[in-house]
Amino acid sequence: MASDHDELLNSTSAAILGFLHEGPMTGWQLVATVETSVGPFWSITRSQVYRELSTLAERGLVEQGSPGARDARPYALTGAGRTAFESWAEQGPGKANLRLPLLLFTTLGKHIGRDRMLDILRAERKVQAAQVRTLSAVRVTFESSGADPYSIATVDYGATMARASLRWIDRHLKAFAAIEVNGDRHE
Amino acid sequence: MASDHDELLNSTSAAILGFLHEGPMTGWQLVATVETSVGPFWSITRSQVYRELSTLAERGLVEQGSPGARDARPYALTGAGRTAFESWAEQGPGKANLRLPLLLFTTLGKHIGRDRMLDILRAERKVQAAQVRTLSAVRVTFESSGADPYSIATVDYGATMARASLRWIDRHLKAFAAIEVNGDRHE
DNA sequence: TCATGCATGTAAGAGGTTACATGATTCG
DNA sequence: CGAATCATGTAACCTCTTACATGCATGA
Repeated sequence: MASDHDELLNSTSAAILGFLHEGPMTGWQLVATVETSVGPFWSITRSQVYRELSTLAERGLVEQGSPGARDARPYALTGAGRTAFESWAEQGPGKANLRLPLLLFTTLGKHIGRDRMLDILRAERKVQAAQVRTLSAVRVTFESSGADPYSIATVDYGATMARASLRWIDRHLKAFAAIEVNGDRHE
Repeated sequence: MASDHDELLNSTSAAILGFLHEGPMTGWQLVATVETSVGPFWSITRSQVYRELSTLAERGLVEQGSPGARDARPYALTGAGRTAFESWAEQGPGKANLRLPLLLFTTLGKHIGRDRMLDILRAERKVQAAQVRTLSAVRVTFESSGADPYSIATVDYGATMARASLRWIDRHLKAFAAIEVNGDRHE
């Protein structure tokens, strides 16, 4: 017999339940926590969080604790919430979902023009170089402060990808620079 | 005076206009083209494409050519469409948008359990290793067949990121394996 | 002739973003 | 006292996915 409680969690709800394992949090804190921990690889917005928290509460997966200062409504994970999270996690991480306009531009490079593409790659190079600097520093701090290996891994993922991006950019900056300009722009 | 035609393109419409630079295509062909060229980094669905093609046609940015076999309705880029694409491209690629459940899992590793995380990483390792093999082969083919450097760059992006993922996985498989199991599961 | 691939579309709903609207608390 | 930060929520809208529904053409 299927009840409300059997329905599968969507990934945003699941993420919320996951983070509530750290202790009771307000919607605001959840957003901040997600942003600082998985930041670029997983995001949730305020609207979403408040919406999901209400429905999670209705389903008994979280419960509101005693209100704090400034209208704060901290939510705590319930036993049912823990179970729901576990069965969600049991199914493994789903498919990745990326939307990289830079790659769309790259693929369409012929119609965007070589010089414009070079500018775009150079701009992206700066962004990625800054990422590498920032994240490498954070990783060192995490490592020397004996942080959770999972947090270290997350930060390291960002740094690793940013470094890989740099290599890719440098390789193709050269490749693109070598293209004869005879594209279909100004034709 | 703002008219319909001044409204900014959404990125899906812009992508469609971009790909139509290759020549007139049906909605079906657009989906197939996007899938095989930028595949994992940018995706569009059939429903979206047909919807956007209608509105693009209304706005005069594409126009329907003479119908072909099997009810095929090929759309061609118009001059206005070309201009619209150009001004969209002028603004540069926007922010990347990623949703990587693997990283969500990683961040929440403490609450998922070490052994489960090891399994997950090992599974992901296989996926990424397969990617590296496939994409490296494609890149070689592209390179030796004198393909568009932009297409080569796109494929190479996938291969580069997959290789970086492998390195990341191997590093953290070791790190996680070294964790003492005393997490908050079964507590 | 039958399976596969090409082709178009709609409907409903889930998920996500942006803007609006409000207010308390803390720190300098 | 004023700015920044913490805090909650709604409304409108856009985007995206999934399922449904249909049918022609090609090649084995």
